[in-house]
Formats: sequence, structure tokens, C-alpha cells
Amino acid sequence: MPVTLKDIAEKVGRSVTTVSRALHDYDDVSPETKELVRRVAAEMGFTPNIMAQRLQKRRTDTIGFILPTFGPRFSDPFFSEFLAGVGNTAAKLGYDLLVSTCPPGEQELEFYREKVQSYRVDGFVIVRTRRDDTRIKYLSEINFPFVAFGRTENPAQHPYVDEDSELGMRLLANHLVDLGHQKIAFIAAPDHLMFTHYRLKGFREGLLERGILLDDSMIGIGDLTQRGGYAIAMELLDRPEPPTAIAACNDLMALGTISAAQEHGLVVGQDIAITGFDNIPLAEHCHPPLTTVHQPIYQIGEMVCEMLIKRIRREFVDEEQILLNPSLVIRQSCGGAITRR
Amino acid sequence: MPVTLKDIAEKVGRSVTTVSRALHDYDDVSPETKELVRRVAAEMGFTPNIMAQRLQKRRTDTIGFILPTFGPRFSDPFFSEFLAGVGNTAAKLGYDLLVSTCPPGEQELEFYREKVQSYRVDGFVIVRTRRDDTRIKYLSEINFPFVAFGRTENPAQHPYVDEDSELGMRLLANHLVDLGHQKIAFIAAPDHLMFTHYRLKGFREGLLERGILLDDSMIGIGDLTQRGGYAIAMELLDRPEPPTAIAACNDLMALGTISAAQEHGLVVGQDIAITGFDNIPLAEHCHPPLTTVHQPIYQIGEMVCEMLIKRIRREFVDEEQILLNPSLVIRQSCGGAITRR
DNA sequence: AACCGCATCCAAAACGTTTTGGAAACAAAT
DNA sequence: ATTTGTTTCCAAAACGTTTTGGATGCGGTT
Repeated sequence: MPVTLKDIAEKVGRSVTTVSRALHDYDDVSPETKELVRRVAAEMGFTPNIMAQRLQKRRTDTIGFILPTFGPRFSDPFFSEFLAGVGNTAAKLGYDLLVSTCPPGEQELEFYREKVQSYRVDGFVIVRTRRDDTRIKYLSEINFPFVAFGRTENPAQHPYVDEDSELGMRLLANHLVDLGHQKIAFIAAPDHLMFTHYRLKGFREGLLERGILLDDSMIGIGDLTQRGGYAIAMELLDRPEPPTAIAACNDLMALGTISAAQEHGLVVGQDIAITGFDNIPLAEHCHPPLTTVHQPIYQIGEMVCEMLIKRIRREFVDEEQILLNPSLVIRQSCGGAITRR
Repeated sequence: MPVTLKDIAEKVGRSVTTVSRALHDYDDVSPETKELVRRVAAEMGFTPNIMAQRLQKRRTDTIGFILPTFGPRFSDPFFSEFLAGVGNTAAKLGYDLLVSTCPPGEQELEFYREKVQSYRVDGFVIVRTRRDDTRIKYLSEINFPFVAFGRTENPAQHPYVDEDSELGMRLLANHLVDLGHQKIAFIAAPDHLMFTHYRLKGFREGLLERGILLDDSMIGIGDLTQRGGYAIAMELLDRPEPPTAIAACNDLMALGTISAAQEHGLVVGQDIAITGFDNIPLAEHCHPPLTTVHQPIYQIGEMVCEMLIKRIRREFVDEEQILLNPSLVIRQSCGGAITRR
């Protein structure tokens, strides 16, 4: 049914070769022929068959993005925004974006392997890097293009874009102590995730810089969801000596923490300080607005994607490792200087 | 570099045809040969070249999902959850999911056309249907498979999954009046979106059933974001006679409304009732928890995807139009019966 | 007249699969 | 001895493109 090169060739009385070359503006085709071919192609509504092109060129013009996510009900605003950044950039540069989800674990690598071997994608975007990340190890080993949002502990350097969240958290910790807080809790996430590792580390050091030791009993391990943050905060606030400040390692858990505090009858930003990390859109519009560290997720998505495509095309990439500087966003949830308690 | 059928054929001393047929378990291949071919294929790490398969079979095993979204900073939890439902189902049934974003408008149709003509996808998932939806018109016309989340006003029926949000809103309106509210405002969204149309309609009728006329001056038109809901709510609450209840047509705007009310010193659920629609995860964990109408977005994603794939495969679909019953989720944000003001 | 350079064209191969339409070998039935 | 049927195999075509390696003709130089 659809129009092929052959159809055009027959119509204009030239060979398929010539038609193809005319459409690609090769200079061994006369201007008149080019003109003719182009006109007829447009008239007939020709669109090249992508699969045939891809087969022939041995590339897919597709980049893969496998969301490492558990269970059905995931809804991290992070992902949709990052996805938009990657997707739009990919489209702009002529690439498709192939998305799937796979819970982290055993079969994850199988997923990647399958996509690589069956020529389904030209490269991968990796997110939620882990301290020891088998995905990155695998792709490095077989020398398959990828760019990660986040670093790993693997000594072999790989291309990445990341924010220096260690620094961000250090600044935040400084800020909390400067406001007068002493009993400070931290809601972390599983330590094998690189970014929570950095954030906890930065927080701990930031407190230490001001002479405060982060008590291990004041560290909760959450699952990055609102519900998770809520549960841990409830537990922290039920203690005989509850913290006066709680820093969560992402905004979603911070929002849960706010709910927990309000349920305890506390006025957030006055009776208790709560902070997050990410600066998701919600952070600005919750009540009270959340003090957090900004992370330009959409832009990071763009950068990662652009870098990946450059690598795929073997173009020159001037910076293979990009570390962005974080910026503190002080809002009402951490209040002014502490006075009571 | 990668292993092809030809490589296997040479190794086992059979033809490419036989190898292909052996791997597909055709019964004109002897058990011994099958066994041999399979073993060697596994040994050599054979994975079929997808592009070649697709070219030959004239299908892509890919479904398209074009997010109709404006600007960079979009972050509707709706999308990520729906996406997960669609994506996981697609993967389970052996399909790829091709995602891109395109702002609604002129070029949108071009996007679809291009993907159709170049054989990039076998079908589309459509979301955010509009009263007069050119995407659906186009795809129906050329008889290209698609399934929509949402209905349209086009008389020609198309396959869809939708929730009866008119009913949901009617119940919600009943509930608010039963709590004693009289001055009630509604935050809608642009009327060309089918779902906001239904929701406004249902709300209006629900009030009418209880003898209350929804005042046009009490209807704001938002952009479905938290920020938008906030702005409209601020305006409503600044009036000399502010509403005692505000119903937003989605949760995100309801959350913005809560912020606005709190900024006005109101205790939500006590001084004012606020309701949403969708029951996004955030609705449960904000403060106070949001009264809303549940919409099983992940499951709808699954259903839409499953239905689409059945249509692509020309399998029997017993229900082409599925309308789900909504269920009210009463939480604290609308409080008990109204007493003050 | 022979050669060269140039402009324009194209047949055939290649990418890796699946499908089509038999062929070959053998056993069983007539 | 021929036919019929069964089992197992395969060459070749097809999907629609791009690339390779010339071929052809023509005007201009020697």
C-alpha cells in the first residue's frame, strides 16, 4: 500500500538507486532529475520505511530508557520530568525513545542484554545509579554507548551528568545548625543508591563542620516515597526526645514528613524544620513551601540525552563527566531561627 | 560481529531456512535438527535481528504514546503512572513502547502522520481526549489502530477506556451540599478537554439535584497544575463573599487550592472544604488528606494497552468501550458537616 | 584517433529475517 | 512398477533501503 522507492523509480523512469541518491542530494544526480524525483516523491506521499533504513544502516536511531522501578504504583515526579527532557531532546535530534520499566535486580541485566543483542537501541540512558552498578559495568565491558544520571563507585570512569548533592546537603546541614537546631534527624534511602549515599555523607559532614555529630539512631531508611517518609517521621516524632529538624533525602519523603508533623500538631517551619531535596514542582506549592536543594531535572535529562547521542555518533564530547553545582532553595518549611523547645 | 541465522546454518550444516524454522518450532524439521539448532544457537548467543524481522513482517511490534504536553516543566503524576501501566503491559505482551511529547496543536497531527507513514508504530495510545479530537478523527479515517483513555464527542464510536467522571462529580457535589455548603466554587480546566467537560457537567448537575445553581462567576478555568489551582483559589478567596467549598477538577489543582486556603489562614476541612479528582498518591499524604474521586490510572493504562494490542493483532475484543464506575474517597479536606460562617 | 575527465546513471549486492513452493528420499499401498 | 504419502530439507524471493563498483556518453585534449 505505501509508496516505495521502486514506485517512484517506475514513475520517473529512473532506477531505484538514482531515486534514493536524488532524495539524499548526492551530487551524481542531475539537478533536473533531483527536482523531478523530489516532486514526484512529495506528490505520491513517500516516506521512507524506517525499518528498511535501520536494517541497512545497522543502527536503530533509538535510545533506551529502562525505569528501575518497583511495583505498579510508582509515581515519582522525578521520572516524568526527566523523561520529558530526554524525550524532547531525542526527538529534536531525530531519535526515538524506547521506554520500559524493570525492577532492579537479577533480571534487569537480562533486559539490557536482550535489547543490546537484538539491535533494539543504539544506546542507553541510565538513572538511579548504584554504588556498585552492574548495568554500568556490563555496558562498559561490551563498550556499548550509555550516559548516566549519577556517578558510581566503579573506578573506571564513565560518562555522566550529576549534581553535587554532597555539597548541597552540606550547605543544608550548615543552614539548619545556623538556625539553632541541635537534635537533627535524617531520612535516608537504601545506601546502595549512589545519590542517597552522597546526600547522607554531605549531611553528616555539614553537621560536623558546625560541631554536631549525626546520631545513627536519628537516621531512618526510607523508600523515597511520601508514604515511606511519613512512616519514618511518625516514628521519629513519637520518641521521647523528638528532633527539632528533619532532613529528608528527597522531596517526596519530606512531604510525607510534613504530613506526619502536622498530624502531631506541629506547625512546620515554626515548631519543627523540615527539608527535602530535588525541588520538584510540588515543593513550591505545598504548605508550608518546602526548603530544598534545587536539581534541574529537565535540563539534566536534556544534557544526558545530548551527550549520549554525541557518543553514539562518535562526535566529540568536550566534557564526559559533568558535575553541577546545587543551589539551596530556602522556603518556609525550615522557618527562621529556632526559639522554642 | 553478532551471530546471524547464516552463521548457525553454516555451523550445523543446514540451510538458513531450516534454522529459522527449527527455531520457530515448525513441524517440518526433525526433532534432532531442532535440538541441534537450538543448542548451537544458544551456544553462539544468537538473538534475532529485530529490524530484519520487522521489515520482513511489515510490523513494528511497537506502540506509540505521544504525550500532549506543554512546555518543559510538566510533572503530572498522572502521566508517570499511566505510562507505567502501559509500558509494563506492552513489555509483557512483547511490544516496545515509543514515547514522545508534542504540545497539542497544529504540528501534533504531523507527528502522528509521520509515525504512521514511516511504519514506526503499529498503534497508538491516546490520552487527554478533546471534545473534537483531530487525532482520533485522523486515525479513524485511515483505519489505524488506537485506543483512547477518554471519550470524544465524535459520533463515530472509537475504542476507549474511561471513567464516568460525570457521575463521580455528581456524587461529590451531592456530598458537599449534604455537608451544608451553599456557596460553592468549581475550578475547571479548558472546556475542550473532554474530561473537564464531563466533570463540570456532573458537578453542575449534582448541585442542581440538591436545588443549588452553580453560579458562573464561581467557576474558574485552571491549567491543571498546582500553581494554576493556587492562583484561581487565591482570587476566589479574596472576594467579599468567598466560597465555603471549592471543588477542583483534578487533584493537582486541589493541592494548590489547599495552599491558597492555608495562606488565607483557613483550616482546611473545617473552615473550608476542598476536593479534587484522580486520587493521585499525593492526595492521601497531603495535609489534610484530600477528598477526591478515585481513578485507577495504572490499571486503566494496562487496560488501554491490552485492548490496543488485541486490536493490532485482530483478536476478538469483547468490550470496545469501557466505562468504569468512580468511587468517592472521603478524607479530611472536606471535613464533617459545616457549622461556622 | 586515442585518451582523459566529467556528468549522469544503474545493476547488483548487501542488511537478516520469513515465506513460498517445491525437491529428495524413502516407505507403504496399489 | 507405479503411485501415494510422509518426512525432512532447501533455493530463491521478498521486505525496502543504501552502497559498491562500475557503465555510458560526451566534450575537450593531445
